[in-house]
Amino acid sequence: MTATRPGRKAVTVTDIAKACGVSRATVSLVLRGSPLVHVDTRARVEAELKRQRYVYNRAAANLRRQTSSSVALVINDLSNPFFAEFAAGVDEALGEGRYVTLLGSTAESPERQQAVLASLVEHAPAGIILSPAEHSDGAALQRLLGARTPVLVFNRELPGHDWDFLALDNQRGARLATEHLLALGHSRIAFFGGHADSSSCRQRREGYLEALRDAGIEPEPGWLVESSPTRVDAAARTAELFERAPDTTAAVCYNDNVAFGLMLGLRARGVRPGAEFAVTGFDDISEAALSTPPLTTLAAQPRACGRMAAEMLLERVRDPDAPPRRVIAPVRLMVRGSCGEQRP
Amino acid sequence: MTATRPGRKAVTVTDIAKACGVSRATVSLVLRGSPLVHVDTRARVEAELKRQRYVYNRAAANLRRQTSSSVALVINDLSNPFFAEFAAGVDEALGEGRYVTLLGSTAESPERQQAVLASLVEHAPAGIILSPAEHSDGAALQRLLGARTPVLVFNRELPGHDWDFLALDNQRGARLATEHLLALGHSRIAFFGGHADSSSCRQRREGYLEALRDAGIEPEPGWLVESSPTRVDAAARTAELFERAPDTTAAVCYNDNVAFGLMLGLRARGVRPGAEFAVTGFDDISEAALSTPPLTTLAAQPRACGRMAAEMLLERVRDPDAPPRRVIAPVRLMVRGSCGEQRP
DNA sequence: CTGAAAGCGCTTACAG
DNA sequence: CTGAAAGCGCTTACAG
Repeated sequence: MTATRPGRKAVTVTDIAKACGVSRATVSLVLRGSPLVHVDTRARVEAELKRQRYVYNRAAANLRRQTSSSVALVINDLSNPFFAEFAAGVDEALGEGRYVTLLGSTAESPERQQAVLASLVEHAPAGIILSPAEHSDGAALQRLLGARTPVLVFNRELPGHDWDFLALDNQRGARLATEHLLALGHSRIAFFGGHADSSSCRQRREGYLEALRDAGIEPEPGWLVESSPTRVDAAARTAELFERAPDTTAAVCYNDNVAFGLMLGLRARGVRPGAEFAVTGFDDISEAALSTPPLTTLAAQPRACGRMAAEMLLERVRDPDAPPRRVIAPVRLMVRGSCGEQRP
Repeated sequence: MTATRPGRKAVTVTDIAKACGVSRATVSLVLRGSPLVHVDTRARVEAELKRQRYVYNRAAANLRRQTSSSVALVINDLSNPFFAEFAAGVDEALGEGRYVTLLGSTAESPERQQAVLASLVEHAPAGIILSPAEHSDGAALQRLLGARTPVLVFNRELPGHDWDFLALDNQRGARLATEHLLALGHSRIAFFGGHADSSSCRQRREGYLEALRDAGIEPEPGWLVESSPTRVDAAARTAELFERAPDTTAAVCYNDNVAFGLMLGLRARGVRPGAEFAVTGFDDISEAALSTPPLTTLAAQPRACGRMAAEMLLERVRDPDAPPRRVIAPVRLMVRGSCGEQRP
């Protein structure tokens, strides 16, 4: 342990009690707002608390009461604005519930995730909100967290757990994007980017395929191109798309980063995104509205998701035995310039 | 308090001691890795710890040892990628030091900031890293935090405190940007955006003025235009710039968001940013490299700043009586297309 | 309405 | 090398 001494000796209930000539119990009752204590006594104690700048030691109180006033928030990628907004929403809602947020970030590493969680669990959080790293080991997490603490899983499905789960409506989102392209007259539409083994990519592909089938279009294998969910890799895979499916006129992209990468790749080949090739994204990151052309995408409202996650977790904390919940957060199609005009 | 019961009764040192037929003291010594305990005893105890899935209760240990293993991180705007990256860096470095991060976000509200800090302080963090909200009340913070806890202030100067301070080299950054524009042949250069009463804006203006003076250019009052540090307001202020200083050919912007706002404003007037009017930013947010034209700006390396902040704070925790430190983090000019070619 | 006593889960001198 | 005892700062029955 590298822990260290906090500031000079803190004022405790004992100090206050002594100064007021009452017992520590009475001070405690004042602190907790009990109606039992006489108004005069209360006033005296409160004045003394203020005078001595007493700071409540919540850790001690939690120990004695066998309670917790913290929630752990473990985020796979805090540098992604989507998750940063999510974290802001979680913290906001937890704060309103008088809980404090214990932050952990894993940088998409399952090993770090185990280490971070092992450390956070020692601080006895009332619950854990987990946005899992890619390729998380569900069984290892189960073993580590056991039934010890309520857990809410966000965004990425974890196999075989019975924890609460909150995710975006990936399927419907991709379906909306695809239908938009179909309505504009496109018929040869690729699904570009993402790792096919991730649950969110699978679901988005599902929505895309659904829309195509409903339109009576049989998707060709060449229309499905994988990439890492980054700009750089997406740009590099543009060549693969045009080799395998040279006649596509539009792409539903796994997310906004991928869409921007594809747009870079298109330009590099002399193809103007929007005008000559239609592109949609997913997430509505802040660049989306600003880029040229602005990106048609799906708005996920990450802050609202964060608030929702916090609320779901706190409900679970209050009622540990309720059946597990699965909530799908709605997404909204933001129509912008990256899909160009109606096709002839 | 809305705190709640954690999971079913936890395994404690007493349980382990009983099961092994040793005292709680011995178990504690094993937990803390003391060399005093016999290897056989240690092995037995460790096996039992594993078997019963013992989880260390760090709050109890901290209480007894009068230590803390947490650091509070209070961020003015977590939805800004710059601060999100900063937070990720802080958390990363704190984790390596075996500390846990208590997160608080204030959404730029000084009132929320007071409330958030009041709550975090009750969890007895070893120290506080504070990226202050705009218009923070330094005296109120001083009163709240007192000399109780080590504090490191990031990014925005707070008047009259003696806390450690870490900030970007705003002055040098703006100077570099201005010198770049001068070298390209511009001589009528505005400083656009930001609130003149914020310390970072003041410092950036200072660097800008310095560069102009060194070049023998007397800045005109009309070259200094204020705005909120947002795209929307910056776009709206473009008109003001052209009214007050119609003949400027370039602008050093307060930050990237402002620069993007100005670029929008320019386009709305039919002026092509980059080609017809040169623009620089500050922060190097991820859009900067991607926009058309890509934005010349100053890279601040927020993650590295976060790590630095964590390290400075932990040093302060170790040595509370060392003199206050002021550290200025270097910035790097990223030359991109938004300044166009050399002027004739 | 107030106080004395016990206890949350841990650690640390101090004996032996 | 191990155990008995005290104590960190709080709260909570239980008497009075």
